[in-house]
Amino acid sequence: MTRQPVLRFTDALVRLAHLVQQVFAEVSKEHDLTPQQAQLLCLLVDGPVGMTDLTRSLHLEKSSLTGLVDRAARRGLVARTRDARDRRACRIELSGDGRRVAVLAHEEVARRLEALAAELPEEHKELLVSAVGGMVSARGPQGGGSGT
Amino acid sequence: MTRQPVLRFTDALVRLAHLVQQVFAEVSKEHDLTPQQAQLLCLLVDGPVGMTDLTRSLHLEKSSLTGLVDRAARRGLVARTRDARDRRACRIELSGDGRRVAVLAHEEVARRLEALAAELPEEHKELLVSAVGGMVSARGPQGGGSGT
DNA sequence: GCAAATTAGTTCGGATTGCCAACCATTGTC
DNA sequence: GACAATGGTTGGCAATCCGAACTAATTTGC
Repeated sequence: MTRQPVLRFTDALVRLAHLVQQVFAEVSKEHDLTPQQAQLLCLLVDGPVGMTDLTRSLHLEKSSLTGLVDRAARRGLVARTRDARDRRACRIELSGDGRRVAVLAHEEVARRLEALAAELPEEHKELLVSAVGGMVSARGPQGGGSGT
Repeated sequence: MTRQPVLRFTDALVRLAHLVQQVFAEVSKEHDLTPQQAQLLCLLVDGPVGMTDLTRSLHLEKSSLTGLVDRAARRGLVARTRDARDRRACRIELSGDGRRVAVLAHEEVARRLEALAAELPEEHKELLVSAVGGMVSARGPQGGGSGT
């Protein structure tokens, strides 16, 4: 029976997850996006992506993604383009508006998280980054991009 | 413009949040709970809590919480008890079933997160815990319990 | 003491999210 | 050229969330 620290390791992870999620939700809301829409936009900043790839990155069923894309498209954030090589497939790409808001939101999330970690010495941050890298890869590469 | 590491600090945080969230969702599902219900149950393990306190912990509007508690109660996980001192208020408490599944789910989440972090040396984990502690408190104490 | 403001929860309507099963169209296989 | 596999959409359903309006009990102000 070892004496536990104030917060157990796993509880700290969960807390951190909540914190990040909350920041993300706030920023999304301020940009008039739902968190899911914001996440979708962030996955598209490096160029158009097909629906099937997106379902893997977002861990959604195809039908769920159809709806998400529909609503994002209705708001003019995103557009469907037919894939020339495979006429079943389509590629989702950002509109000008979509790109603008995606970049802004991403930057704002980064800004706020950095602010929360302002007290943290640089070495600790880097250590945390490498630790996360290990944990994420321990689960298999999940999908592309920054994920923000 | 400093050269950034492979993964920026904030991106690592976001990735980690996704990872934790996913583990949490999986475990919830395996126990036939929605993530929200699981989170609710975890907030109740230390004893009954009033609706208003819960809205603060969960960052939900009162009306949203009413629905969440309704559905949890319908499934027999939770019960409303009238507060003796304030007859407007009620306190939400776990049923036997609810407590059982809450504990199981919490343990399972902890187990899987520990497994993902198995490679991590103990000092790094502790450092991460203290770092999280700092970030969380930088935002003000959010709510009680382990949060799992 | 009692009207007015506050606080605790609920109800209602609406948008979003997510799943599953069934479906259409295109592509690939034999 | 039939048949399976792949890429997406549609429809139905439950859960989640919000905001506004509401009821009931408590507290405040005078």
